[in-house]
Amino acid sequence: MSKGLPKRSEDYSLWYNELVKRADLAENSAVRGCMVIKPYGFSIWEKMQAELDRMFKKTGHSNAYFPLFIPKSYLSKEASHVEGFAKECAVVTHYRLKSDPSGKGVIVDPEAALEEELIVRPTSETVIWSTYKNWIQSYRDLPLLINQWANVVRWEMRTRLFLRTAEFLWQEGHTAHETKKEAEEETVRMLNVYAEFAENFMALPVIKGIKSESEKFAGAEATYCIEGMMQDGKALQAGTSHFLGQNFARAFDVKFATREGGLEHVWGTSWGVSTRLMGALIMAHSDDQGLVLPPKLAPIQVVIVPIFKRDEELEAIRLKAGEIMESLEEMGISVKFDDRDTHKPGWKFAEYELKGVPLRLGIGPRDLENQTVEMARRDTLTKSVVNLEQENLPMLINETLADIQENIYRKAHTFTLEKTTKADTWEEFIEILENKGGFVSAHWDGTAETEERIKEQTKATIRCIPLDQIPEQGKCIRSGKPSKGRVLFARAY
RNA sequence: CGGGGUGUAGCGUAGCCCGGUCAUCGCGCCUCGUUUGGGACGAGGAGGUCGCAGGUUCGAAUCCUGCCACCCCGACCA
Repeated sequence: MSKGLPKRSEDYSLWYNELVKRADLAENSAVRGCMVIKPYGFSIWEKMQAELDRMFKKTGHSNAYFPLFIPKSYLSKEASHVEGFAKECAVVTHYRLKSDPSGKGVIVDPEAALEEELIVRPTSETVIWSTYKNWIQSYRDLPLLINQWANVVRWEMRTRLFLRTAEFLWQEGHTAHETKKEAEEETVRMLNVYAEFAENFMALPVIKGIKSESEKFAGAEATYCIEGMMQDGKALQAGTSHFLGQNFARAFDVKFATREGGLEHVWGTSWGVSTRLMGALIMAHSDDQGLVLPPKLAPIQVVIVPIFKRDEELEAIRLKAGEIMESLEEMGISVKFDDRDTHKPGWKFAEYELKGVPLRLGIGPRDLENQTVEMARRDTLTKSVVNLEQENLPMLINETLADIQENIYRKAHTFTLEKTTKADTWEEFIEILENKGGFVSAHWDGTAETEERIKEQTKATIRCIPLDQIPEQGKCIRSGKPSKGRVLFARAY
């Protein structure tokens, strides 16, 4: 195995794949299109889950769990929903195997065909709404605010670690409301939760916006999204929040008795983020040395590497490290002391850089003598010597972690701004996509035909109509027809 | 699902055209010694159904057929 990672600038895909594997995050499994998330990668996902879950609870949501299997008939109840998902569903047709009569192995027992096939959920709207029918009778049962952490399966043709796997982990919120206004507010509220999580925890600046008709969720009236910019100039949809109108309520006959004594369909929303966020996290910040994790999501925030020759030296360092660890843990900072004698310090330095540990402390005999530690930052790859008599180390570390969090956000933010370009002519538009990449802010006539044509010719799609779009008279980049504001185009994952 | 490519030890690979001491090399792993403030060095060693299943042949990693998996490019998508 070669020591260094492939260069990010040379082959972005190769760099990404190698980084994911070498940083111990995940690997391809033997099962088609599925991945194995390794303990270190999963611990990052768990931190994300914990923060998101806290935010969901704070906004009044409760967790529940619905079945993995969806009877085929459920899926066909909402017309545009079926159409959107039918092409990528795994289907359970039998319930039994038997030994192959011709020799070794097993075969599917042809006599065990299911009367009604079961779909492995690609998303849970249909099972959930068929359940909501029983849960909702009156306005007193509303709003119903439920979230589920689950796995879903979408039989993708082409897969990519974290970004597009046949099975992925996610969270899906499904809410029901009395009024259209309430449901719309919920949709925007959860979009804001996602944006806040992306920016404050993942240090990923995102653009909030609305999807065009052709990009919106199958079965939704409107799809809101957050879009992030990756370091190769491609956009990544990091989360979506859908206003479902009364579509699913109608399809599953979910009605409630109103305050006025009438009977009406409820208004719905659904929203989700997935393990794709891991991909976003990796691609947004990492460099040629490996992963760069925002301190708020790093499973190990500080690692202490002892530098020693003899056992007595290690013992002396262990005492000093113990003091430091204790004071850091009191502040809620997670620390690892790597006292393995099976690897040399230089090896460990490289290893923790690869894994994105935000701060590294080096302690050796020289430090014990001078009352110092060496502190190295992952984001800037800079080292400094801290004098323990002059500085309050735990405070300094706390501040530095906060500074790293801020710094990588700022870096990503500056990058996103640099990668956002206005285009006013078709030539300009193409030139930007070809040479610079990133978001292209341009006028669009609002039609699906033009959108499709642009996609065919440039591979760029409308990422979103930004929520903070400035009204501006202009001409569509492609058709020349009038437009009232710019939308964001990009090539995307 | 279409086009292209790959599959040889834990990882990365040579060999395949032209069948016969070809199972190569590097990293990793194990042992011993010297080392340890940025991925150490030397010596020795272990490890392989050559993706799977058939076929051709005296003989197959090598040729043929089928299957499977992975990668890249499309179409699809969070």
